Amino acid sequence: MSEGRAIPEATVARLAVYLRVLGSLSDGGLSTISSEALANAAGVNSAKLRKDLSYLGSFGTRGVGYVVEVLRERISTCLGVSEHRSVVLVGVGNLGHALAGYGGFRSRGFRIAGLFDADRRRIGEEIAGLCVQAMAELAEVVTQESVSIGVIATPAEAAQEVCDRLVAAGVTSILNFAPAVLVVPDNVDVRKVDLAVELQILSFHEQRKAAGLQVVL
Amino acid sequence: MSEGRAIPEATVARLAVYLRVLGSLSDGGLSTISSEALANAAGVNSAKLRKDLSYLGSFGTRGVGYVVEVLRERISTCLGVSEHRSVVLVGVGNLGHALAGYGGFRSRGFRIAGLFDADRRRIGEEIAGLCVQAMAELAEVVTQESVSIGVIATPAEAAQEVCDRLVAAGVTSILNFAPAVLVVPDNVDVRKVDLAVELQILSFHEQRKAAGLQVVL
DNA sequence: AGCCGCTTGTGAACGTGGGCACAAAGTCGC
DNA sequence: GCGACTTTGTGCCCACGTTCACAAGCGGCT
Repeated sequence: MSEGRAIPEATVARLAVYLRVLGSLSDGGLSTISSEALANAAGVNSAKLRKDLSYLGSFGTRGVGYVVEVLRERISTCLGVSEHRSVVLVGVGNLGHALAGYGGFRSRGFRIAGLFDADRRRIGEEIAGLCVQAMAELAEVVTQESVSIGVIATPAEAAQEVCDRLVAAGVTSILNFAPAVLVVPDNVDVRKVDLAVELQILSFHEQRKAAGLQVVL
Repeated sequence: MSEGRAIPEATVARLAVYLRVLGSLSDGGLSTISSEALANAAGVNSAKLRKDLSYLGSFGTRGVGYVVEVLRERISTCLGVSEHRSVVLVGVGNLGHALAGYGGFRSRGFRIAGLFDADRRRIGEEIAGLCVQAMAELAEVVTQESVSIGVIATPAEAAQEVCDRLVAAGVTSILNFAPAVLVVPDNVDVRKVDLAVELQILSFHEQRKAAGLQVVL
């Protein structure tokens, strides 16, 4: 399978994980790694890992493994984070604050190009070296800094409106932390992270475990 | 399909979303809803929604739809959040702070039973009405308050150790925000949320969109 | 009471993703 | 230079999840 092949969504998510794991490994000075070793470190099956990598072309060496640096570069390029990508963050409440200060974005290929909030009292506040700006400035920043990704960390009520403004400004990918369903044009991608949903899924499994025990007792 | 049937993971995730949507709808005074309407509000296909609900039994009325209150109760029970479930949160840094203050947990069926941090300087700090406690107290709180879910919001380096302590204390489900792969016994469930991975997935799609345009130009 | 229209519940087809197992291909030692 | 060993790349199969399409069932209207 060569470059042009469609890459499954599930594979993309794992590629990002491999990249992260490779980051810690290459700090350890390891120059080459086998699919087995990397798969263990990433918590997946080694066959799955090889199949995932095969979507990027075949550049491993049989009998040896993959050259860590080559692998990192290949995955970075594929994910489009070989150079820093700019994002804007809207909503600097509780969660937005934390996201703005999260070092992992920078180290994993992203640069926060602007912070925005609808609350006038928050404008001008400095967080992690950036000033919170008014929503009116959004479009300009997006254009100027060629931002393609927007992060929404507002309350649910505001999410759709913020989303519309991001899209209007030219953003084509959105990461939504607000517990709301967003409606967007076809060419815009949305990923949602709902913290309570994650907990509820765990809660479901707890429920099942408990039910299983009932039978035993 | 009656109660006892195994429910697919994907369905569970959506049930949580349906529950959230129903929350806003029932505030609107609507007493009954069709699969079509709910599916639209939740952003899914109506056939999928009906199949999802069918795992919980069949309690819709043909020609009418589902009674909102019955639906909410059914889903709540299935997810194990019909009464509040206790969680502990470890790591009150940037992100942990935000999580501790997030109102969505309480309103969606969870109660934070304790905040913990390894940093001695943080102990005693009050966040959202709770005092940050030392890790030494973890086991006692987990037992006393019958906590089954632990949330890890520590740096990656500390995650595995914290995880081990949670498991040792009796926690059987873990929500991990640290960018690290956790190793746990078989009976423990782990869900991970990696913010940078989410962005990288979006970045990948941006990359593809850009590549597509190249061809056109 | 009977018919009509609406909505549920589900069987069956389809597509995607995961896992196994093995052939191909390379390295290392002698 | 050759053989044994290691590891990749992938064809095949299976299971899971999604979608379609429709029969069955219920309420309301006449």
